This record gives sequence, C-alpha cells and structure tokens, in this order.
Amino acid sequence: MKVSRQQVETNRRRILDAAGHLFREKGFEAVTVAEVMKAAGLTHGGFYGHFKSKDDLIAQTLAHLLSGTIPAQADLASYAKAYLTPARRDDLAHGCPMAGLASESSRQSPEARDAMAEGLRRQIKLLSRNAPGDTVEEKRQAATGSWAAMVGAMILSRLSNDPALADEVLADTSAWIGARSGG
Amino acid sequence: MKVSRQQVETNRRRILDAAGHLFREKGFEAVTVAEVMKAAGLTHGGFYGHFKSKDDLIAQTLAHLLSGTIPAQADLASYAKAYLTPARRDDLAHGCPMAGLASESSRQSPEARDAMAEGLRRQIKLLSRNAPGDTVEEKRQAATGSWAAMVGAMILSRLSNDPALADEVLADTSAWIGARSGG
DNA sequence: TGTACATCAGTGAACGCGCGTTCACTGATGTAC
DNA sequence: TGTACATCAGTGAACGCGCGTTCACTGATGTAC
Repeated sequence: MKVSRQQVETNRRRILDAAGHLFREKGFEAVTVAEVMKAAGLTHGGFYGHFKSKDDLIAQTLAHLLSGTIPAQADLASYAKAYLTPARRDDLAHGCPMAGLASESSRQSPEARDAMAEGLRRQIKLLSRNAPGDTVEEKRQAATGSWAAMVGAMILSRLSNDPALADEVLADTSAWIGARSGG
Repeated sequence: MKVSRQQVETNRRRILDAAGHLFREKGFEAVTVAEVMKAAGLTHGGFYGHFKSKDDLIAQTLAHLLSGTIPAQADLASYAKAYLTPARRDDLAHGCPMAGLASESSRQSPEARDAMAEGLRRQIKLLSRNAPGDTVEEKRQAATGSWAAMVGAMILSRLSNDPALADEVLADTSAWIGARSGG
C-alpha cells in the first residue's frame, strides 16, 4: 500500500539507520538486504524503491554515518583516552564507522571509498586543530599519526579473544599517544 | 588419482600459499574455495581431503601466514619507515596479514582469532626490544602504540582513492612515529 | 469541503545464480608376498 | 627385485541453500474537479 511522502522519508532514514548498525556489527557482506529491511520494520521487496542495489546502500550508509556528529573538541590525548575504551570497543553497532568498516570499505565501490576518504579528511582536519606541534605540518602529522593509532588499536583490540591483551592494546596505545601529546 | 605422500604435502602447502595471497587480496568472504584450489593447481572437490571447511582453511592460513619470517630487527622508526611505503600498501597479495585481515578476522572462528592474537603478541614483543623507553612498560607502550599506528595507517591509506591523501597518511604517520622514536 | 480516480510505496512469492559441500568414481601409489 | 592388489588423493558432476533482485499485486495517498 502507498504511504505518505513523509513516511517514505522516515522509512528511508530507518533503513539507513538499521544498515548503519548492522554493517558495523557484522560487516557489509554478512548482512543481507532482507535483514536490513526487517530491522527497519519493512519487507525486503520494497528495498529497491529506495536504493539501486546493495552496493548503493553501502555507499549511502557510509555517507550517512560519516556526515553526522562532529565530536567535541579536546586535545589529542583526551580524545584518544575517551576513544580507546573497552566499552566503545565492545559496542560494535554504535562504534566508530572508520574502525569498524575501513578495512572492508577499501574493497567496495568508488562511492563508498569516497565517503570514507572524505570522513578521513574531516577527522584529520578536526584533530589537527588541537594537536601538538609548532607548524601546520607538525600538527597534521600528530593528528594523522594519532588517528591511525586509534583506529589501529581499536581493530587490534577487537581481534584479540584474550581480554587481557585486548585491554592492554587500548591502554598502551592511549598511554603512548598521551605521553607524546601531553594529556 | 592417488598421489605420493610427498605430493600431498606439497599440495597442502600450495593451497595454503594460494589462500594466503587471495585472502589478503580480496578478503575471506570474497574468495571461494574453488578459486583457491584452482590457484593451487587443483580442482575444488579435493579441498575437503585437506581441510574440514572453509573456516578451517581461514584459521590454518592465518596461522601459516603469521608463523613465518621474523623481520629484521631495527629501531621502531626505521621499522615504521620501511613498513609504511606505497609499494607495500599496493601489493595486497604479499602485504602484512595483520593490516589486511585483522578487521575481518575479528568476526571469524575462535581458531582464526587465536592465530591473529598470537601474531599480535609476537609482534609487540619483537618491536618492544628496540623500542624507546626506560622501563619495560614504556617500551611495550611504544611498541604497541607504534604498531597500532602502522596497522591503522596502512588500512586508512588503502581506503582512500585519493592518492595524495593515501600517501600523506603513510608519510605523516611515519614521520610522527619517527619524531617520537628517534629515527 | 467532498468525491472519484490515478498514482505509487510497500508486499511477498518467485527467480537465478553462485557458493560451500558431498559423493561416486578413477587410477597412481605403496604395501604384502 | 618383481607382481597383485588394496588404498586413497584428486576429479568433476551434482546438491541444497541463501542471497540479491524482480515483479504482479494491493490499497492508502493525494490530486483533479
């Protein structure tokens, strides 16, 4: 049955939200179109009224995830300390899209990669503002290096099924960034 | 037709080598059993004489990849500089298994994750030897933080389809690790 | 404002394809004598 | 050392399942009058 234009827009956003959670939780390939639609409260047949294909959904979901919420500004060390927590690591569905999906994204469509690259640019720019260093270049290096360390630590921590090692990776990386950036 | 015991062992290693290259290139899910067997010069039916399942292959391939080649020791900064090159980034099939497969591995079987966690422990231990710091703890933090940054930078660099950004991520992370570790 | 009808978002069955896995078969290996 | 035969690694057709995608249909929406 037809639904109102407003409802269409709501449904579209619901699909993107559901996809955002499911993709972060399970990765792009393990999530099915039907699963996303069910999570959005719809049936799978209607999917193609909203998106051209699953690849299209992936690209649009990444753009959706990365366009939101500019995080509060703080110095790099505080930012890293807040980012590198076991709670954030374990809450996959609401976690950082870059840590959760960067690896898979590099094998996705150009549109998906564009969305990710744009998110990366924004993040580096944002972190550069309060990064240590005397020159623009030094600040950018600190921002990029710290961000790479945060993303890498999150990925490595998630990979370990030894909880002690997993927590140590977060804590050590946080300490290392802090020692350099003065937090 | 039956083949010699020696040939069986050769075939098994060929399958693992082929899987090691293909998985790093395309990820676990995008590679099919038939594709691995073909790359190993065999037909797909024989696969189950060597491995219990595709999951089993994944776990054994990771163990195989991570057990080899202890890299030459150097200080952290030189190590990072040698690791974070565009050439290494672009040669997916022969690249670092942890950068290429860590993210996907966290959703694989316990055996696969064990192999990865063990590889991570070895790597941190190895890098700690020549890490800067006065105490064991400081050295471990530098090793872990630097390794997280290297893996993260490799992943972020691969994700960007803007070559300038991709190269900058490597160079900036390398410079940042170098500035701290004195390379 | 109220009515008649064209539109079209969503439904759910169905399709086609590719994948992991199985299995009857083949023929070289390697053992028993 | 040579021969006869049981073993079993590899082959390739086939199976079953799940997935992305399509499509005829439904019935509420929203427009024309």
